[in-house]
Amino acid sequence: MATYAVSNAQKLAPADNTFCDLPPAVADAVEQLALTTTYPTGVVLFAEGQAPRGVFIVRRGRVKLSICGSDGRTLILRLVEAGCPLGVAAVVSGRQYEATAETQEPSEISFLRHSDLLRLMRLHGEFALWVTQHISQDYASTCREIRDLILSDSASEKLARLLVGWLDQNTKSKNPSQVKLALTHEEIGQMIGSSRETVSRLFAGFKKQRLIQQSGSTLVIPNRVALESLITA
Amino acid sequence: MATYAVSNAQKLAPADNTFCDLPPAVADAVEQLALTTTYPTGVVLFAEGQAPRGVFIVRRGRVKLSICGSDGRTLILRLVEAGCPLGVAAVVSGRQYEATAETQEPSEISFLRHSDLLRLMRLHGEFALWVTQHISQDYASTCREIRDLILSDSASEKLARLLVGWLDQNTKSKNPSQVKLALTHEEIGQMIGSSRETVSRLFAGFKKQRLIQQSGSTLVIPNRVALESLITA
DNA sequence: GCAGACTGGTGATGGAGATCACACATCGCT
DNA sequence: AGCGATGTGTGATCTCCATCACCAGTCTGC
Repeated sequence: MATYAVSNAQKLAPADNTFCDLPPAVADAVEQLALTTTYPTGVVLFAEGQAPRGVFIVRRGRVKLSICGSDGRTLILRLVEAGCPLGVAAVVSGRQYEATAETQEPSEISFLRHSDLLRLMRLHGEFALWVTQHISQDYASTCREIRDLILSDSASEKLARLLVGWLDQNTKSKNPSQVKLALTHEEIGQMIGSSRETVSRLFAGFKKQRLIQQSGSTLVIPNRVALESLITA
Repeated sequence: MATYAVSNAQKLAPADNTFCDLPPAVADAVEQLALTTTYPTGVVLFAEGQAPRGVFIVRRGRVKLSICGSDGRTLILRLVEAGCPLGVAAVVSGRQYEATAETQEPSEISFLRHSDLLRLMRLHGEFALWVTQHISQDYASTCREIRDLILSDSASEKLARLLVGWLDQNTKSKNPSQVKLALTHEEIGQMIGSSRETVSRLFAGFKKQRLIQQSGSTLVIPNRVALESLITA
């Protein structure tokens, strides 16, 4: 998409605040061992089923986490923002990566080797706790995902849930009732477990009902409550 | 405060091997702070949405972990066996319990307070790692759950997956091709996200196809491969 | 400019499963 | 026995969505 300029012109180094809640000594130890790289869009950091090499920590950008079924269909678990580690569960439990991670925009990502992660965790309880907190959040968000996906089951309800969720992430932004749409209909379908066509039709329907307006890639939700009323309809 | 209640009728004390992979000193520290109780069937240890009081560790018995949708429908996430901690993610991340835990048979369960858990984790890296490993497994199993549920979507495929999964848990038993059926059709429906009637019909169909036989509450799968062929059909 | 890839709109059709509505087993209970 | 509660089998119907098919923009590089 339209974010090339970022990589050159960024003044902010979010690296600073990724580990900010850790004691400085621990954060330093982690930084020492982490290998930070900048990736373009569309790079697969790891794929579902691979043996875990280590964890990836998103410092800047956005990563798409997805799983794919035997029939080839894809389900997007979530989009991971800066500050979050990826692949921790696989490394810690020693199993294969449970999902596929792919950069969705140019991103800066730190890598921490399998053995280094475990060593750091054993050494620094605080770091272990930090790691565990992130897995816990992943677990919680995955549970929510399951609930929303299985227990809905009208596609419009799922889409409404997704949109409301996006609004919630935007509460701190200047305009909390609009969302920049960075996904294709196909991808949205993969997030709510339905087909591209259904998403198109749903959007059309929502527009007809004045639940959403679209101008370019910006989605405006004039009436959040109306959208929420579709949930548990 | 170890597990006295055991001495009543049970010969086996699984308490011994729950923490067996921890250094003895750490295991002792945990046992000191854990409060172990025996519950009858049907007790709700914690409910989805409650503020976390602490973690529960299953020492003996079986616990049903479920989430419920706004419309009242229920999805059973998994059945938790002895040796596994429950509610860790909620405690560690400080959010509400992400699911409801209910004893499915008389069970012996240890409780570890919120603050004690965090203290132990900070104190003993090994224990933190143990905890993290369990959450990781939960996360992985939840991911599998999602994949199986969303990306199938014929109900027969989901049921076949469930049955094969049960067989896998039984490989060490004396008769690896049969399963004791401890769930009602309704509950099975809640595990695969479909209605009770559908489960009934599927079972009938499977029997007709000689994929399963049922005698009382025992399910015999004479031909596992045939069942597996339904997956990715 | 044009070809080709990707995206988005929309109609027609079919099928899987939810739902409703029963009947029939078991149980445990007083 | 007789009674509820609970679990199970099965038919009829109906709804939602996947799928197929096709067209129309839009952006890419050449």
